[in-house]
Amino acid sequence: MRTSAEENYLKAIFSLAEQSGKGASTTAIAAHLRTKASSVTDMVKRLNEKGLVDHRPYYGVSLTDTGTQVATLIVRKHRLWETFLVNHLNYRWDEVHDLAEQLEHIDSDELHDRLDKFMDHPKFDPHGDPIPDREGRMVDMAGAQPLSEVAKDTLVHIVGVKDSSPAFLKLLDGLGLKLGTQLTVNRRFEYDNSVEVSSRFRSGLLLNEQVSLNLTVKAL
Amino acid sequence: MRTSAEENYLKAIFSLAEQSGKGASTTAIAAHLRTKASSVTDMVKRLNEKGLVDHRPYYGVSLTDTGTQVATLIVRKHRLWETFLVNHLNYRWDEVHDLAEQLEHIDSDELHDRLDKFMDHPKFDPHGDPIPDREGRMVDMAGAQPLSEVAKDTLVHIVGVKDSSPAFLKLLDGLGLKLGTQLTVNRRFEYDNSVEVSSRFRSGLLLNEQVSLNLTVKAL
DNA sequence: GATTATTTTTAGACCAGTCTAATTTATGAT
DNA sequence: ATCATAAATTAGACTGGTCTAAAAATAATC
Repeated sequence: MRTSAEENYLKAIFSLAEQSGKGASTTAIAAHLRTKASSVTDMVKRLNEKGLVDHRPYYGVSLTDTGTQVATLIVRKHRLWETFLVNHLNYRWDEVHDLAEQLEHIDSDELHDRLDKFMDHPKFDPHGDPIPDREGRMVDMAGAQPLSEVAKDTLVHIVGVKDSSPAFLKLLDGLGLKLGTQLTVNRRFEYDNSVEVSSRFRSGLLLNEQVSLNLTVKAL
Repeated sequence: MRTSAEENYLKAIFSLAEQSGKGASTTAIAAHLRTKASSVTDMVKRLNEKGLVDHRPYYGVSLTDTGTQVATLIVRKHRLWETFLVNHLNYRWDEVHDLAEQLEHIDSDELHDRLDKFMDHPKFDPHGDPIPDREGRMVDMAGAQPLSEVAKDTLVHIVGVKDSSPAFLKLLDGLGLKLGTQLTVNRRFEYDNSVEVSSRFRSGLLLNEQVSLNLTVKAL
């Protein structure tokens, strides 16, 4: 018997750990969930009693093996729903996150397996994130890197976004950038770490560091 | 801001009122929701404060206009999801109820409008129940009646089930009866109110009163 | 009309989850 | 090593939802 609140904490800890490689601090979790540190302390205690997380105070919270398994399946559900919403209900990629946050808590492995099958086992969601299979396996993203790290004159294509906030996604839409778009880095400016790229449709597009850090690309 | 619990109470009151034509009693609501009368008293008070129900103690609880509107939209969501699960994810009609009970609480009119459109605005769910549109309108079931009331030698077809419990639906499956099946009432036995019917595939099928009361049919 | 049975409500407790405010604990700087 | 700062925890209160047990109100029966 797991509650939505618990699942949201597991997911937060999972994604914070993924980003930092370390355990998630109480404050980081609180910030991520827009809640208060005291609430986090409480919940972490409960999750620990259920064997889902380990906690070393002042060091961090990390998921146990079962915790990781649970979190991965929630991520799977989230990404399956995002894919369904975009591919079948014609939502835009910047509209689906909040809805998927609701749908991911639907308690039925069977349903999500069927949804997966219905969509022909998609490997990536609309933001380029890999969709775990029912055993938690997903394709590894080896070779993917932020655009900010790409050397001059390298041809790459966009495979994902690190930030999938509506604001960022709308910005990309406005620049004509989407998954699959091919880019070449023309110039890199040390001054502010901005890069100038060219696509098939547009050349001399200047992207600031915030954008290039959040665009995941792969060499071609 | 409505909770799932509130929505479940509204739905219960809605369906009890639909069946009985009267207000729903505290005990009836409690039985329907497998909860205790004291909990119902509590919740009814809250729903009343929100303007969703009227309550005359020892007489019954009824939905206000806004309460009816809210309940109808929940029913809409429930039936849309049931239809989706059966028509697109290949669930059987006896498997979808509990899942739809979860999905109906997803808070997004937009999503359900899109789902409705995706399925080409279905008028009935897999159990033959009419699906309300976004304004709460649904096709009226005039002409539909329980099989138990059909006169001898009348040709009818099955348009719905009053009881949509898995057990009943599986029984129908076992008898080869489904929505659309054409039946003729051959004989009616006063002894136990059972009826003998014939379909295209099977003749002399004896149905007891419990079954015939729960099978909704329409003359052809 | 009085008594019994049933229905409904109240009172008080509990759990999950959240908050604020106060306190404790560790870290980093001097 | 001390002290300020930041991080984490505790204490206590609140909300929504539930329960049991007891009391109150109504309905049914004689």
